[in-house]
Amino acid sequence: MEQGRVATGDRGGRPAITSAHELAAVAQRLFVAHGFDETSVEDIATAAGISRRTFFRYFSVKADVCFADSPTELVRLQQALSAADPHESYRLVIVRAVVAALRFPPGEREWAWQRAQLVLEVPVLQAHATRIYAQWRKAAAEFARGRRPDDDVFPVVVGHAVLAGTLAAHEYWITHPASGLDDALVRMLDLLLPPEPPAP
Amino acid sequence: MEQGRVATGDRGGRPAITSAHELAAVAQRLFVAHGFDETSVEDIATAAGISRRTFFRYFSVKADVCFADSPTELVRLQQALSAADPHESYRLVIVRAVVAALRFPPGEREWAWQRAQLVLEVPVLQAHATRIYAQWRKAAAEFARGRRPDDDVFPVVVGHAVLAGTLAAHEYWITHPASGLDDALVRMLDLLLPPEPPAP
DNA sequence: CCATTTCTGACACACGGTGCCATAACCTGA
DNA sequence: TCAGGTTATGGCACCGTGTGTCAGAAATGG
Repeated sequence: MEQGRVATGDRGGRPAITSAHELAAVAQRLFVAHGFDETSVEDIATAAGISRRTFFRYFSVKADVCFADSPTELVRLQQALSAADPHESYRLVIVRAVVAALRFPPGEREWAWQRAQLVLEVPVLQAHATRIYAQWRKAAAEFARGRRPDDDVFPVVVGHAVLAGTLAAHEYWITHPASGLDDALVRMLDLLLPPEPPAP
Repeated sequence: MEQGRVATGDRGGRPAITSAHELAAVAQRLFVAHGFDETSVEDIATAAGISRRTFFRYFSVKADVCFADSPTELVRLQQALSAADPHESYRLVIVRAVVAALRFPPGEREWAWQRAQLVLEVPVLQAHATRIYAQWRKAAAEFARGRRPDDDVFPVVVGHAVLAGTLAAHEYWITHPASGLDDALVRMLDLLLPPEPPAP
């Protein structure tokens, strides 16, 4: 894993020649134009003006370049879940948290849609996304456990329901580009989240 | 993908020196003993008395060796779904189909449990499983589309609900080995499958 | 015995990913 | 201006996965 930390501390030392965000942009353009599998890391590195070895210091796995924003989204989800009013319906809290976590600036809509299409349709990316999915499931499951500490089924189900709803919404969004991701998230989660279990 | 067809037709030609089932058994033993990543294809091939190249004629990807039974399970799911009474509750049909698809002989319980643990806990296998998951989602979605042809949300949701329920059940089974997979499947699917939508 | 069919193993190769090390580029203090 | 510390970079060697190719082994039927 190694994962050299590039551009983390900005005191002293040689300045980074590029950035993770820049690399992600270059790579996504190449993926959309020529396909993920047809684009080698060497191609990305060359297009970005760096070496193959350096690419792996920014992203330890080729597919990671498509998930540059995922850590931020996860943090937003976790914060929205833990900051929620404990007396509010758990379903409402989750829906709001997911929508907030996945919100993006209006100008990045096309960009986000392209990325979603890549992740949902390229097998390698679909596979790699399981890492992120596991984190989302865990976050949702921990929130659910906090609501019903004595129920060992509830957290598992909520974790999978959140993931299923999020994926279903993206899938709908990809096939209905004119619709809004937010609306799809609300609809799908409403259908998939189980009803609030009886109070403990 | 290539995927040379070994042991498909048994008339004429040199007989296969081993079988996919045999290879799967050898590989799973090695994976459980030493770990998936720590076991190279060379190791499996040597243990099975074949060459590395020949291994990839039985399984085009190393991880595939853990999903040798998946095609059979998928067929059982599809058959159970398409053979169902059109007037019966869609939820009941799905629950019965999933349980029937994943049923295994009593003697293979330990074997199946080990395999489930590998698939759920080894990142590479978890990632590779998305291929199988996509097939299950598709099968469930097509069934749902047959029930409500004018609803373009229902199939997506049902596909993801079936997958989420199946995964949640396996996750519960892994953490509660004494329980039965069938019971977990019934519980999880019951919580995750959305209610039957109004008749068209 | 020959032709056909199918499986097998050996070789070469591309690509992803990693460890190692020398070096470039910045900053600070003398 | 120079020395020393810090961080990013690039080149190299290396391993494992996966694939194309091809010669040859082992069965069948005529």
